[in-house]
Amino acid sequence: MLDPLLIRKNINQIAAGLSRRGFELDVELLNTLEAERKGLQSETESLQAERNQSAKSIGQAKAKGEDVQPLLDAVANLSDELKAKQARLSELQAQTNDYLLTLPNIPDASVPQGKSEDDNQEIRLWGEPTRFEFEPKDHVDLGEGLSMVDFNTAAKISSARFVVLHKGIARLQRALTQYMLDLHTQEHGYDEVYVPYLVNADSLIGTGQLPKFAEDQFTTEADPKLYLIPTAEVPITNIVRDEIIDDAVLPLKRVAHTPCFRREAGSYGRDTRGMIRQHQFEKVELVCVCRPEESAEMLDTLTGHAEQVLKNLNLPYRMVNLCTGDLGFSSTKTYDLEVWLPGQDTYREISSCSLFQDFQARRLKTRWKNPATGKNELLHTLNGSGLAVGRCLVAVMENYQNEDGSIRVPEVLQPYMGGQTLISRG
RNA sequence: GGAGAGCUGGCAGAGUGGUCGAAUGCGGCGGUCUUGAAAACCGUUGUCUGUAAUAGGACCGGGGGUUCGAAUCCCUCGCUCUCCGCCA
Repeated sequence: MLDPLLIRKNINQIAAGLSRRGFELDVELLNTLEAERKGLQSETESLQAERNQSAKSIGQAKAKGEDVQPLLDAVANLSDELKAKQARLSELQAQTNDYLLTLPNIPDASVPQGKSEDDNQEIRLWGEPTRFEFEPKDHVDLGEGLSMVDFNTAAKISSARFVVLHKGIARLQRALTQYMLDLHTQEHGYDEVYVPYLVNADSLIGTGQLPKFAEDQFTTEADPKLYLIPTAEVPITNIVRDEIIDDAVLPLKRVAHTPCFRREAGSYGRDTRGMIRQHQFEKVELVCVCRPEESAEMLDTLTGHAEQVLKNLNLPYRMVNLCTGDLGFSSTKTYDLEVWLPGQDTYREISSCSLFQDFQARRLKTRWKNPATGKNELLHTLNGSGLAVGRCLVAVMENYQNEDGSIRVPEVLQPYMGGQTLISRG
């Protein structure tokens, strides 16, 4: 959420910031709500003050045994008037808050202006697109050729956009997961957490998926309604909801492996072939909660941690700075890592690393006692995929393929595969 | 699934309709004393909102109600604990 105080005081600046990403702020609506709220709130509060004062007087008079009837008569109408004003005030506040929750974050100054992913800015390339002496296959042909990737059976069990993996490929996915977790916990200083895969609405509001993106979430019929997590970002980040964090433990760096569940409501017909866009996929997620002054540098550091996985797997990738039009709802700045996929002859997103500044923290009420000011202040949050395991599996399959359809096991994964170096048929 | 108990400030724990935002203890912070430390003693110590600064307002698990007045009474939801049953 954007700072309501800043919206009140400097609405034009906010509107200008939002227009960079093509979002039009309803200035008139906010001004109308604010005009009525301001007066009503001070009226309500003085009525409350009056009520408190007279209740006190009645109490004192009663204690002395005096007749309180005149005092009671004097405040006879106060209660009704107060109730009416309170009701209208909370209506206004709810209306304002509902609207504020739908406002996206303002892009950082260093985010390039643009409308779509075509305007994203390439920061760097690592490695060269893998070359083959033969025509490389995509992961679907490779996986089906090995009889280890089965979309039809998944569709029978569940529906489209699910997959069943067997044997070496199933194990390769598990190896990737374990490797990533070990790298981030042992080399990069993250604490491993295990979290719920079903979360409540408050958690999704906290990180920004609700109220605006309800149609993207899988839900349960349970009461209270629970949502399947679209990313581990939700449960990990919500650990610090409604918390005041001790300065000594900052920055908090946490990593979890979870399945992720997405409706993909807006992408019918997109990436229908293969495992690129599934309703259920594995991801290792990095989340950081830090002091405001260290967050900008932390984005580079965290992105570097995700990049390290690709480097160690020797997978060619490029890093892009998302333009204002491609930026996610809660983000001020996002670096995407795109891995080279020979089967598609292109780079595809495999990690998205974002700095939210205080946008999520304000929704979450995540604060720290700043030792410099002695005050409770909002922290900054970041997260990044480290990496999307399902897509990483695709990348390994396609980049490590042999002409006969077998797949070499990347060196760093071999210990996680019991020393196996090749995945082949039979 | 059945029966019961509870949810109060960083923690423990009082408070059952009227100067209660809340006793007391512990912890934290500051000070006195001390060569230093401990002990002891003194002071201080929740969050949010609001103001130029005062003032004012809200918060005792969440929401609603009764009342001039609610931490305290009623309803409802959530959570924790104990016992019984069931399942693993």
